[in-house]
Amino acid sequence: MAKTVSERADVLPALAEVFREHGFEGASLSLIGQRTKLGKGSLYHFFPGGKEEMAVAVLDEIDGWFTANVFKPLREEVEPRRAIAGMLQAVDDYFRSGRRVCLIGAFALGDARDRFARQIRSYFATWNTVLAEALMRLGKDDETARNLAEETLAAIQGGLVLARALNDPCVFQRMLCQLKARLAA
Amino acid sequence: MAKTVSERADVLPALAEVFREHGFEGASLSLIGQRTKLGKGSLYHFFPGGKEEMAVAVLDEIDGWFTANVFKPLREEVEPRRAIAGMLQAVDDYFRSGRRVCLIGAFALGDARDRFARQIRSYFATWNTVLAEALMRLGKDDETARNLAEETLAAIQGGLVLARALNDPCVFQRMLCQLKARLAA
DNA sequence: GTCTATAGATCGATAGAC
DNA sequence: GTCTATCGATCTATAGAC
Repeated sequence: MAKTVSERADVLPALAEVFREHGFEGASLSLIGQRTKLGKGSLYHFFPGGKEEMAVAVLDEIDGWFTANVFKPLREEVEPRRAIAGMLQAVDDYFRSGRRVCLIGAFALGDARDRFARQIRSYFATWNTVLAEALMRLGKDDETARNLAEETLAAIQGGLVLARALNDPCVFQRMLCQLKARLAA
Repeated sequence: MAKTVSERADVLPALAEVFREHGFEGASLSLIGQRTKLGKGSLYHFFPGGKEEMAVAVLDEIDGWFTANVFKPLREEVEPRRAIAGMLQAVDDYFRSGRRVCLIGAFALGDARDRFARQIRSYFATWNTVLAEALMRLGKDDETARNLAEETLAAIQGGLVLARALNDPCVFQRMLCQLKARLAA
C-alpha cells in the first residue's frame, strides 16, 4: 500500500472514458473510483476541486490532443491538401471510426454546457478557424471557406450523433468519406 | 387541494423542457416537481414507473409531433419539392431556429441511450427512410438519396451541437439554409 | 388527485490511519 | 499517496392524510 506510482495524468484516460459513457451527472464518484481503481481519497488528492476539476482536466487533455494532432498540423502543414487529409485521418482515429463519442459535443448538448462553456466554445471555435484558414490556402474565398469549415464540423458531430443513435458506426465513416470528397473539390 | 384538473398530457411540455435542459440524470424529481408544479405524489400517480416512464412519455410525444408534422407530410405530399421545403420549415420551427436542443440527439450521446435505445433508433431511422424516399421521388437514384438523407440528418444534429457549443443559433440557421440549396439541386 | 413526510439508497466530499 | 469510514445533502420512491 501507499503506492507512490500514480500520477494525475495516468488516470485521465480512464476518467475521460467514464465521462464519455455516462456524461457529467451520470459519472458518479463511486463509478469513477471503480474505473480508475482509485479510492475517493486518492481522487481528491489529485483533484482537490472534485468532479468538476476532473472534468476540466479531461477537457484540457482533449484540447491538448486536438491542438497537437489536428489544429497544429492544420495550421503548419504547407500543403493544404495534406493538412485536410491529415485532419480527417486524425478525426477517424480519435473517434474510433464512429465507435467513440465526442465528449465535448455531448457536454455541449447537456447541462454541463454552462459549467464548461469556455472550454467547449474554445474547442469548436479554434477548430472552425484553423480549418477555414486551411481551406482559404486551398483557394476557397473567405465566405466559402468559413461555411465549408462550419459544415464540416457539423457533419462530424452530426455523424457521431447518428452513429450512436442508430448503433451503426458506418454512418460516421460514410460521413468522413463524403467530407473527403467535398473538401477536395 | 385535490385539484382534479390536471391530465398527464398537460405536464408533458414542462417535462420535456426539464429533460432538454438538464438531461436524464440531471433532471431530478425535485426539479421536475418545481417546473411542473406537481408534488411527487402526483407525478407518481401519472407516471407509476417514475422518471423513466416520464422520459418515455416525452420521447413518445416528440415522436408523435414529428410523425404528424414531418414524417407524414414528407410521405404524403405529392410534390417532393414542397415536401422537403415543408420539412425544413417544420424543423426550423421545432428547434426554435437553433435555440432549442434535440432531446433525442442529446439522449443518444449520453448514458440515456441504452435505456431508450429503441425510441432513439426508431426516430432517426424513420426520418432517414422517409426523407430518402422523398428524394428518390425528386429523381435521385437510390444510393444518392440515401446518402443525402443521412447527410441532412447529420447536418441538422451537428448544427444543433455547434449552435449550442458556440452559443450562436445562427450556425443552425446557416445549416438549414445550405441544406435547402443542397436538397433542391 | 394532490399533498407532506419520510424511507432507503446514493451522492459528493472530508477526516484520519497507515 | 492510498486506504477505509463516514458525514450531511440529495436522490428516487413510497405511504398515508386530506
